[in-house]
Amino acid sequence: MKPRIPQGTRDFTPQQIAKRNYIFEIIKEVYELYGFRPIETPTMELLSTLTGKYGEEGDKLLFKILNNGDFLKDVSPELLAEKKSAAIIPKIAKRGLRYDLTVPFARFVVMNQNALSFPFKRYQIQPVWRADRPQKGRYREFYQCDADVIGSKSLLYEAELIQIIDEVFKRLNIKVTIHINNRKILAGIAEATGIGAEHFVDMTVAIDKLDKIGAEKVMEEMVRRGIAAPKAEQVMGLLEIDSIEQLAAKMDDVGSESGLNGVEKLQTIWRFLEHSPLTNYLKFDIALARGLNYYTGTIFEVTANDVEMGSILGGGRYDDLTGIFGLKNMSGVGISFGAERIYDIMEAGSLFPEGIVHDVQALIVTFDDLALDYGFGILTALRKAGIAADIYPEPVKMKKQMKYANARAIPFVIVIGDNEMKTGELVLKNMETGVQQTLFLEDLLTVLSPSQT
RNA sequence: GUAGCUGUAGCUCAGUUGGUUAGAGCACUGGAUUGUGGUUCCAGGGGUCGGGGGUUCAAAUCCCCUCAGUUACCCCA
Repeated sequence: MKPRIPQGTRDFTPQQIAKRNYIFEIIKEVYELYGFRPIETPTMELLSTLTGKYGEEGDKLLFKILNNGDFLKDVSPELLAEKKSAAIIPKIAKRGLRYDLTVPFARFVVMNQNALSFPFKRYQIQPVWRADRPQKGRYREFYQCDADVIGSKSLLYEAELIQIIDEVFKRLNIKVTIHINNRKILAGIAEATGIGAEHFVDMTVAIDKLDKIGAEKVMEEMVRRGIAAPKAEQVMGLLEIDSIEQLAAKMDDVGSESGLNGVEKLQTIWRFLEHSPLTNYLKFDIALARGLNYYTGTIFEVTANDVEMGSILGGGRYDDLTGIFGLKNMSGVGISFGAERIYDIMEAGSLFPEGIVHDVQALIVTFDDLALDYGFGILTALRKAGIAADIYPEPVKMKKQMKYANARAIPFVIVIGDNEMKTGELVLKNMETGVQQTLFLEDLLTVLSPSQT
């Protein structure tokens, strides 16, 4: 049979894992520096935990897990005959794969509330699954790197998260722009232009596309979604505002309470950051809307400056995420790094540093069976001394053994044959320079010991 | 769900208006070279041309169906 993997999934080679771990390690280090602690949640959740949390579209993108055993026993013949899949699903699947890390986190907080102290800061780096149609930079299985604080309304945490974003991209050597807005400002725009609550989502969905499709198309989309043309035009006018001061004046003019509230919140964040300069550019972006999910306050997004690649981080504040699980008044704010896209950017810009792919320090190559026995003893000595090493398992042609060392990018080869066994002096070859030296085992251990290199 | 593009050796891909036995590079195996790789040279193995049907004297090539991958839309990391 032809080997295949499911659509939208990928294998990872050791080299790719090394690079991916490099990104994860930097994110983890910075998260921990800022007091976030790791948690993990199960790969599968009860379907009832997941459904209805991501909108109608989201439900379709959930991977469901077929029940074990006689999964059809609770399905009535009538239901089967009607072929109504949506009605049958809950009867044959009670579990599903996690779709993101935020909803499982909300469930986690509610279930473990007695064991946690609030504000609770957690980070979580795990894969999620979506039954979306894959395309460039989008997969059915991918990692999210989330950090959230739950149980505080303080805007200090927004400031902290911005510092985290800045620090991570500084360490990764990627130049980015951090876009920030507040949904209350968008509500203010709706208020100012008389767009009612029923069209608020239509407005945000449309203006979120401003940088992608341009002003004209955004205007068209709003009208297509049922917003009166003059109102849509007014919205477009407001979107040209690019300073907070200007916006404050405008919101004051129209007397929009929520607009002013949003402005105030942004100003507070800026005040926190006043004396802590950022490396990257923090940009107020009035057109940033981030779709229509659970965000209610601050919203973030990050784009790379030098590469065309969509957003590489998203985040924001949600006032009531745990409410659906029975825990009220828990405001939270969080971010999520898009690890795969960051990987692609770093690959495209050759931003991964040298030497992050770790293999063994030395490979022992041998000329005959006697040397192989002898070499296995040397190998054990190397490993006891803490030196990562391997031996070629058969005394085949030198060329083949050398090629193997090359292919694995092993820096040193230890050659063992009759001469070496007679004298006890081993040949150590530097595979980069080609230089060889003969050394007794003790000296060899010193030269190769990790503290020396 | 809708549309475009692509399926040829293990991998990346050539293959002319349909025409004899379908090719290259890389990888692999053996040899030149009985103690030395990353840079040589020679030879070799490997193919249901995604699958099925049709047109034709003749199909990798043209037509239909189907499967898979991929890109875009919707949505999203």
